[in-house]
Amino acid sequence: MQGIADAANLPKANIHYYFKSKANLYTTVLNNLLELWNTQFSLIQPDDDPAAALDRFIREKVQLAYTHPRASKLFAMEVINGAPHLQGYLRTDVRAWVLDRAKVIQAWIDKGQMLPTDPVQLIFLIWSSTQHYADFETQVLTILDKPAYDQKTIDSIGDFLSQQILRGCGLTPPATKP
Amino acid sequence: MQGIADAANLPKANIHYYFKSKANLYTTVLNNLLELWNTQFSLIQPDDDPAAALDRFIREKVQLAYTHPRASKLFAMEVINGAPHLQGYLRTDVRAWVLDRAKVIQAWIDKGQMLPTDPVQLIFLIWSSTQHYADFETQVLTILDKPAYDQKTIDSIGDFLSQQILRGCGLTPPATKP
DNA sequence: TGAAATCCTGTCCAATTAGTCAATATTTCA
DNA sequence: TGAAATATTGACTAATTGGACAGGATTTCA
Repeated sequence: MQGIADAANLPKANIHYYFKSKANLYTTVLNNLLELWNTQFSLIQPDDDPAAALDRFIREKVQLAYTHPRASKLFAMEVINGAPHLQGYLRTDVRAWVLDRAKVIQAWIDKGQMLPTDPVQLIFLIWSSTQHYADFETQVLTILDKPAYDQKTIDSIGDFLSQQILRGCGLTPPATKP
Repeated sequence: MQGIADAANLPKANIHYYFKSKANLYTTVLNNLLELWNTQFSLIQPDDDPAAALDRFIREKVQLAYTHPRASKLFAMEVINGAPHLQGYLRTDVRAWVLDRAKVIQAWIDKGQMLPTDPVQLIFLIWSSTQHYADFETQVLTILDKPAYDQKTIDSIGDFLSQQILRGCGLTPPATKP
């Protein structure tokens, strides 16, 4: 709390005045993060073109890992520790979101627009592979021997993941701009 | 420390006798974990069949996520927090390991055995997608509405990831046993 | 066997830390 | 304007926690 107060250039007692407890401050931050999460997900509709929709989704998530690495890391820490503050959110909101998107993907499969595969697992694959670049930033940068991400690197990560995952679904990535 | 002592059914002072400090205990656990990590990776050789080798690698990692979820989570926490105790390990051992495997994959590509793709990113993809099932266990189980993983689920995750990733590399997964 | 080395543990301690509170300052609005 | 409501903060407190240490138990080995 003292550290947070210092970073905010406020006396510690002031932080306690606005956020009753440390736990309360934590859950407030967590909820702000979920709001960001929810508003950033673009919609995936049954009549979208699968390749374009998945490509967009993947690139959005990679971009989010680039612009909000700390939000991603905080979320990861919470889930790794058993998501004690997110039980309800996961069981209701997230679950509904996933099952809903899964239905859309299943519809694409049924229409023969992509190869049959487990839609829920596909969402997990997109989540994991994109968030990895935020959460394991340190490891990735160390192995790539770079001091930090830049937009060019992020774009090429988007290219890679989109190509790899779409191809895995039997789709051809939309033409990339030169 | 008291909690650890209780869990070990030992007086706290005894823990301090063997591990000078909490930090020392932590790094000891971390090193044990790295040893496990290092011995579990099976080799990938240039004259292996790419499909078989990648399939084996993916399934090994998924199995490891199943058998050692806490090790995976601890490692994840450490990296998310900037890997303060693993700087050297990442910069030397892990980096060398990755660049070495990447060379093997590149050799496969050069021989036309798989589609051209960034080998380092491919390793990241395999790491992230497999570890996800350990680190984000809570989220995955909640969404799948399961109380815990079982070997059948793990096998089908292996099937999914292997199929998806190999197809993404232009490879056909080895025949699965019925 | 006996003494040196190693191991074990109850008790205490200093530092850290979340949280309280009373006194003071500032804002609101009838 | 003035008093009620709200905001600010320095000083204090209780609890937790990593760690020190002395004295005793056990093992080792010449």
